[in-house]
Amino acid sequence: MMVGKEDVGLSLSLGPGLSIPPRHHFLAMPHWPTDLARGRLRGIDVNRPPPPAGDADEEEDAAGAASSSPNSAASSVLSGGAGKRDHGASYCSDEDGDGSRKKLRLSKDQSAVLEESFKEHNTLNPKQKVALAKKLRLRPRQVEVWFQNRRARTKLKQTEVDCSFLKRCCESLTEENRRLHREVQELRALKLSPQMFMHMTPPTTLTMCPSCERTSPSSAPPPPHHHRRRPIAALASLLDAPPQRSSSLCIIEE
DNA sequence: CTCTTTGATTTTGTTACCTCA
DNA sequence: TATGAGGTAACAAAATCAAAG
Repeated sequence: MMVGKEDVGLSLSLGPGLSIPPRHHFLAMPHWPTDLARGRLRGIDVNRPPPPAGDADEEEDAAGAASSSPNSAASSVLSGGAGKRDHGASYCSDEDGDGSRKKLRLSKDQSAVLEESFKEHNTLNPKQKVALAKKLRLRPRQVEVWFQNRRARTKLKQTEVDCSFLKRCCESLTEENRRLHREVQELRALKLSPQMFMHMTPPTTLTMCPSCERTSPSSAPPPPHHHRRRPIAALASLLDAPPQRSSSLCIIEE
């Protein structure tokens, strides 16, 4: 997945349709089709495979008929094609009874459908889950797991992006800080040097900047926008939060 | 053989609903 | 009847495992 600059806000937005709601969103989310979830799904093993395509009409039931080989129904479906090693949903349950956990590999088509669906909504209600599972001929549980993993990995990726962004910000602020320190030292040196005063024209009046409340000589009239927003303010705006006055460096241009 | 990707499992926390004293 | 406690189920996040490429 590509994560562009515009994706970088701390809002964990991954672009159109890919924003991650904050945790409280999930927590606050009603477990909705309550009747469905509680009533009908209660006690149902969602890991059971969907019923054979024929009578697969109902159910959210996620469940359908049982089978020792949960994935068997899907083996021919959406198999994006043949080719090597069952590149379409290669189901592997341990029907061999060897106890080894073999792993399903979703076909390209299945992945694409799941991705599309994830873009629309990164969580599924039970009905959507079952519908999607039926469409892909997977078990609802598999769809659920796919979404869980997708959410987790999307979040991880976004966290990495946020991290590197903040790191860059930190570096740039450090550099700015160094520069300002140098500037201060230069100004102090200038102030101590007697020649400076000889060439200095005393300010007749002082004007106060309304935003930072610093004074400056009116003899050196500031341009209309004499305040530059320094990185902190820029960072704050990027992070979509108003900068604190105290942290917004307001520098009078020379 | 190592590394990455990714499907699956386990653990933990939260919420809603139900039952019962 | 109202209420609080305890039990249960569903769901999601986080951590982890492990197969496959």
